Amino acid sequence: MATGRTHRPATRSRGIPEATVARLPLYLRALTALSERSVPTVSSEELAAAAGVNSAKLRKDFSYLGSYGTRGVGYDVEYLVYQISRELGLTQDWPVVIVGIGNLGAALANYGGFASRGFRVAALIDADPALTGKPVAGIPVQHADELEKIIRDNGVSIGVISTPAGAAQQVCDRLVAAGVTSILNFAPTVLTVPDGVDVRKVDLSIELQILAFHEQRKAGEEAVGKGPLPQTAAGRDESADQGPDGDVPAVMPA
Amino acid sequence: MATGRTHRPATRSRGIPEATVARLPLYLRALTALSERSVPTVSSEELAAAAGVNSAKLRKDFSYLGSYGTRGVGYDVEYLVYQISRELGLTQDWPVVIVGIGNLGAALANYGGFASRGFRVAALIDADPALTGKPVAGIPVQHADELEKIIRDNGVSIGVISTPAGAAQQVCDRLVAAGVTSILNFAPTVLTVPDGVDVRKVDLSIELQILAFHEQRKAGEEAVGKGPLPQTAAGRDESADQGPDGDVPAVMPA
DNA sequence: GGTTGTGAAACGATTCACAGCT
DNA sequence: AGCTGTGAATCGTTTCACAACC
Repeated sequence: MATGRTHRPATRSRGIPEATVARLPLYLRALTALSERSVPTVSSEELAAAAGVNSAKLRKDFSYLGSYGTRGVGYDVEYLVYQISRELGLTQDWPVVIVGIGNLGAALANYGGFASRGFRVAALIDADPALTGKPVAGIPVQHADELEKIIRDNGVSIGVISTPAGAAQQVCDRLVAAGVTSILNFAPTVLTVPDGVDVRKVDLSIELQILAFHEQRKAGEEAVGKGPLPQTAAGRDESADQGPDGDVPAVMPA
Repeated sequence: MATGRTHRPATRSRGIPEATVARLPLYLRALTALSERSVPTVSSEELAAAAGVNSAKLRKDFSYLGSYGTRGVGYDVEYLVYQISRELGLTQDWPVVIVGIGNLGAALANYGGFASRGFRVAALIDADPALTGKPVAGIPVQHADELEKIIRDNGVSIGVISTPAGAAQQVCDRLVAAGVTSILNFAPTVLTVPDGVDVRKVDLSIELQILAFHEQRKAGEEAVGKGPLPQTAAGRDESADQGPDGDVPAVMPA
């Protein structure tokens, strides 16, 4: 292979590691809380504790964004909030559609965190005619037939799929064909999408299974005889196995 | 992770990498689908495609479990389903409680995938007296005052928190004090737990923010045309940027 | 022939540790 | 004196590529 994987711009660092990107929302949340308490500056140590990571990692993460701190002092809270928001693209408005208004879809529509941070629920879509026109979270559900029109009229580029697994790929295809390029998938299915479309998935039962694995191991260790508990000093440890990413279920629309 | 130093039994490799553990549920789901279609064997290539990962990774993952395949043939579907289930601890029954029966909690209670795979919703708990006794998904909601008793009476070791952020840490503390050692947290808050307790978190708005980051970047590249690669037709490589991990096929309970 | 299982190489992320600035 | 920013070391994960085996 002469060409190889062309991906490094080589010039300047627009290359923020994926692991860092995934933590930026965490920092943003901690910073927003500080901002609301009118805290003016914060050290990497304090902010890291609030976000549940360690301080070296946080400083490294921020170093990819630029030099936004002051040595000997810390970071300006407001300024950092702005910089991270901008980096994440949250200074603009993102209209999203939710397809599949069952239990989960309704829960998502009602979820405050959605609206709070640059995201706006532009439409709720379901295939069940009985739901059409019914307001959920104050937004009337529209019929799936309108999907393409809704996407285009609202300039939607992010779609949330909370349909049953069986419908997910089909819905996904239609979203993509209509112009959606980012999908958050709650249906327990592998979605196949064209190049250039991002999919993130959230699956409740996978998270539970991962927990069960560790739980089982704990039980095993305990039984096999080393101390009932590995004997730990600290009551609170920073790295208490926060999960990487999330998960949630899919629910029947009926 | 959470557990203390004690981790290498020194004997044999009970050290399955965390990344592998996180993928086992994906394989399991793909295998279950194959099993339902009565497919007897499957190659790493086919199974990897169904699970949305690449085959080398899948083989490496399986190699940590042991040698369960047959060279030149592939893997026996039923046998693998059993082995992975066992490894994940799904051959036993895991009673779970859901605390916080709002929109999301109700959606979780109704989620079929919960019951389908070794997990049993032992109780629904909420602090609102108006909900007490009201059935959700056929299970009557119990009042938060009963939490400790419920945990102990049912031998619950896994708890799901779907309360508002403000209540999450307090609920978490009570769950842990009552004996819960694995927590799935849907509240947008960092939970602090003692050593030996696993927490996995699921945060819908974080997922959206990560999508927004990539979305913004796409828009930027498109508009500015700051082409790091003036040529090169395709934008992305092989993987269409799935989420934290691959994706999965459907099991769909009843 | 086909496919697994696995060392070794490549890659990416985390942690260390300290120079450099306030 | 205190804290950031970052090279360098370390650790974990993915990918390669092929020997072992059916």
